[in-house]
Amino acid sequence: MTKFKIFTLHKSPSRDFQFSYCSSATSPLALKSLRQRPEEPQQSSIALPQTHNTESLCFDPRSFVSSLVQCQSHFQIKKVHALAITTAMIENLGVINKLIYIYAQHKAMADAYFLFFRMKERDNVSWSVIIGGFSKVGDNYNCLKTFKEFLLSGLPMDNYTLPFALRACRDTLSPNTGKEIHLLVYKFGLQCDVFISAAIVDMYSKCGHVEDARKVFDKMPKRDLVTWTVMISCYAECGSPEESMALFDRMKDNGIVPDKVSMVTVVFACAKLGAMHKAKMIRDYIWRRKFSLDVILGTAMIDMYAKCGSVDAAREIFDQMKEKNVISWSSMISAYGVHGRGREALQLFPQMLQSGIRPNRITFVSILSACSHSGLIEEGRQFFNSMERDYFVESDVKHYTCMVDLLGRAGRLDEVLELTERMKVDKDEGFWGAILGACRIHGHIGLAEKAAKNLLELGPRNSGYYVLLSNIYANAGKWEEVAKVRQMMTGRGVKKTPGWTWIEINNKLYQFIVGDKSHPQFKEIYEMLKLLVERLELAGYVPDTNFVLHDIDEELKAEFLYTHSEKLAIAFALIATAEDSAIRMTKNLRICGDCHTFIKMVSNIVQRNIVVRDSIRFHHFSNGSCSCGDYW
DNA sequence: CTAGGGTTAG
Repeated sequence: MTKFKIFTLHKSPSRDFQFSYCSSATSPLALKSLRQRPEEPQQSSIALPQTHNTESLCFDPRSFVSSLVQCQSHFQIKKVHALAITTAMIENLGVINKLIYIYAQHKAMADAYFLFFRMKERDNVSWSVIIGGFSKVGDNYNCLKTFKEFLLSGLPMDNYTLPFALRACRDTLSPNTGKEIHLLVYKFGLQCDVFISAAIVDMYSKCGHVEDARKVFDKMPKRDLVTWTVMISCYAECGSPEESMALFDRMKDNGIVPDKVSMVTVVFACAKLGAMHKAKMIRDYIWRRKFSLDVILGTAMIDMYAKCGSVDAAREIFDQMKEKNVISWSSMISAYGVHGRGREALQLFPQMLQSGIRPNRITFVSILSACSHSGLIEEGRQFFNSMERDYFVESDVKHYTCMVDLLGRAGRLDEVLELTERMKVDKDEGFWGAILGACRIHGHIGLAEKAAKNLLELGPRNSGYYVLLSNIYANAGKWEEVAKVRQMMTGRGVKKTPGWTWIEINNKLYQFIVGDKSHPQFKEIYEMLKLLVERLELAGYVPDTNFVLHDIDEELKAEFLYTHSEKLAIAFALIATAEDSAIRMTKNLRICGDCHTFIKMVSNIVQRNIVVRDSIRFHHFSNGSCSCGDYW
């Protein structure tokens, strides 16, 4: 086999997986995997199974191998290994390969590699099992390094080994290395089977290269369930849940029968989409096909119902689940939290402990944000103080961010400041964003500037922060600073993210953007909106232009304001829905103060319940008030 | 003797 240059790995951009050194197969292992020694067995001696009778094993590698499969513990493998040495079975390649494989399956990579390292002759299976072993234990460095050595060994490439290398690229987010491995398929003239293709699609997908993933997917002559699932999951994760669900339907049309894993994937997609009628269809499908509610499917459904607007439906699933893990509990707590039902969220905590589940970081993020969404200041403080002390969960920047929200809401900017100075963890974009949010409401210009300075240094791509900052400066009359922020935005090529709202009406999704006129009934919608505004103004509504960027003139501002996407959606809902039904809509950004006031008043005037999901929480409007207590 | 896809977060 000819040697050719593989992996210009050292040339990969920094985001990619890097080989710090490349050497031949005789190089020592990185320390990391050697440290991963398996735990010593508790028992001092274990009786070998009947098949471990030395008589029958001595001259038969086949039965030797089959006895290896039965090994239950690391200690048993050691015993059989020893036996292999004393009986000279170790000379047999199949026996060594199986030994390596079994060690790897038990995550004993040090033992596996020791055997592999000392082999005089290795075949494809030897390489495959050792590379697969590294992949299994998550040692992506050695997985790719050994894969490279395999290529240099001159043995022909095979279909078994390649997916492991692709998986390592996926897990290290190394699309460039992944692409090189992808190209190896053609270099070696391998038959691109479903395993390899699925691995390639998955690699591109998890690295965020949706188009590359789709290209490979489209070119596949035959696709199996896994390939479809990978592609569906790709769209769900990359912000195209609609495409994801459409693909699921296409898969079924192609005669592929979904299994539980693919169901979890569409449930996840539906959670992203947040469309209740789709959620119900999926639920019906799951019931009809009699999938059992295991931890993962159940948890995914809790999240789906919560994100589609119904905490109570989520709770029903939660109660039906026989087995619950920390993720299930955290999801349920978070569900109550984002809907502003903080008390119920907190009630779950002791119940969780009671059932023997220990909280983790995410549980505390859910708890603290639930407190913040419901204004449970004192409870939040207590949880924050006890998480490290009583539960040994280290607080990270996310927890501090929750605390900033919580204290900011209470107007305790002094405490926010103190917290900021005391915290030892690195502060990220989200943290400074929260500080800025607190400053917007309570107008602490000094703290706002500190946050701004840090934010702009971090160079956020999120236009929301620039808008927030510019508004704070505008409110303080600092027009020069306003201009600077604007310049910074253009200089960095940050564009204001367009706000859109979509609304589910009669089982269909409609999407609106500012000043949208694409809807067939747009004339009626604008008529309705005009009527609404007139009625609201009689009731004392004054448009609040503070939330619009300050670089357009007042008249334009007002026009933009009147045609905000959520207002258009409300108007359309009033035209197209029954008078007693709730109105549900989703906004991609955070709802602005003006729309918040607007919707509150509408809910009172037309006596309708309105539910708005924005980018961080749900707002339940009724009778002129909102579940968020006017802090968002 | 060897191979893949799934759940929680300001």
